[in-house]
Amino acid sequence: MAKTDKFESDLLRGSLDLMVLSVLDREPQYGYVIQKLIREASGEKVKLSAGTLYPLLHRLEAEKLIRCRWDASTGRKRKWYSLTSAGKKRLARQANQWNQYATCMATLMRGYFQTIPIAKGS
Amino acid sequence: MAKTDKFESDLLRGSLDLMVLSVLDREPQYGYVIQKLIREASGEKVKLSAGTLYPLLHRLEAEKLIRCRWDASTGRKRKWYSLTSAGKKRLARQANQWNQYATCMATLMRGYFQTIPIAKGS
DNA sequence: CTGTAATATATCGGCACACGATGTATCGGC
DNA sequence: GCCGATACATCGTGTGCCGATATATTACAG
Repeated sequence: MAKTDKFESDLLRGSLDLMVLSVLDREPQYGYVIQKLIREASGEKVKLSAGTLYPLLHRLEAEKLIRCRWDASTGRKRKWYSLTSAGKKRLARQANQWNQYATCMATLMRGYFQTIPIAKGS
Repeated sequence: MAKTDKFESDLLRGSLDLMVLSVLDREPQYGYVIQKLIREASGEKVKLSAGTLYPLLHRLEAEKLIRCRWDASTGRKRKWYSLTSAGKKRLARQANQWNQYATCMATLMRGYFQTIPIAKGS
């Protein structure tokens, strides 16, 4: 019933990093807002839980792709993350790879699809 | 250089099913050829190992999305898989979902990308 | 006719990661 | 004072891709 199906978790694996890095490429953000931005930008289809988001941020930080700083000057104590230069390089690489993958998938499906109505309801 | 980077495994999670189902939508095939078809169609970028492929086929079979039959009439004993009607439905649904996801990712990245050269080398 | 590579299927353990559950604390509004 | 939203965190579970390993069979070269 027009239920905006959530994507299966496995579909997200390997591309959540990219989403987060993309968001941070704009401007520094903190966790809770990153979560909200991705949720809204995806039309409520990508709802990463706190149990996904924070470990992910910690991972990216451990890899020196992002760095963080506690700051309360916006009214409340929040942990602000920003891209490092290594993070920007990674973002470029990941984005590139994702585009290739998407193309690849499209090719693979175009090659074999005959009867399946693509991008149509249900 | 010009090294056709293999995709990271996590990128494949959740979409390998779809690839296999797409292949089988054309005509019944057996494992070894499915593997080869996907490898070639992806430009050597998706190389699913036997340790990935066969469990995957078994999973799809357990879910009654595909069915198999041993047959040696093509010269050698091979396990031929074909889509069930449930499999066709699933294929349609998965394909649809993947397209949505790809669109979603594109949107997410378009929204935030400013300086990153998309789909350009390294 | 023997050795070796390609074909063909299978299983197992390891590992990474998304997720739900749970916990804690702060803040604004009623 | 209470409650919901904000904000961050960790833990255990489950799933699925992968490398390693195993076992036949077929094809072909020496």
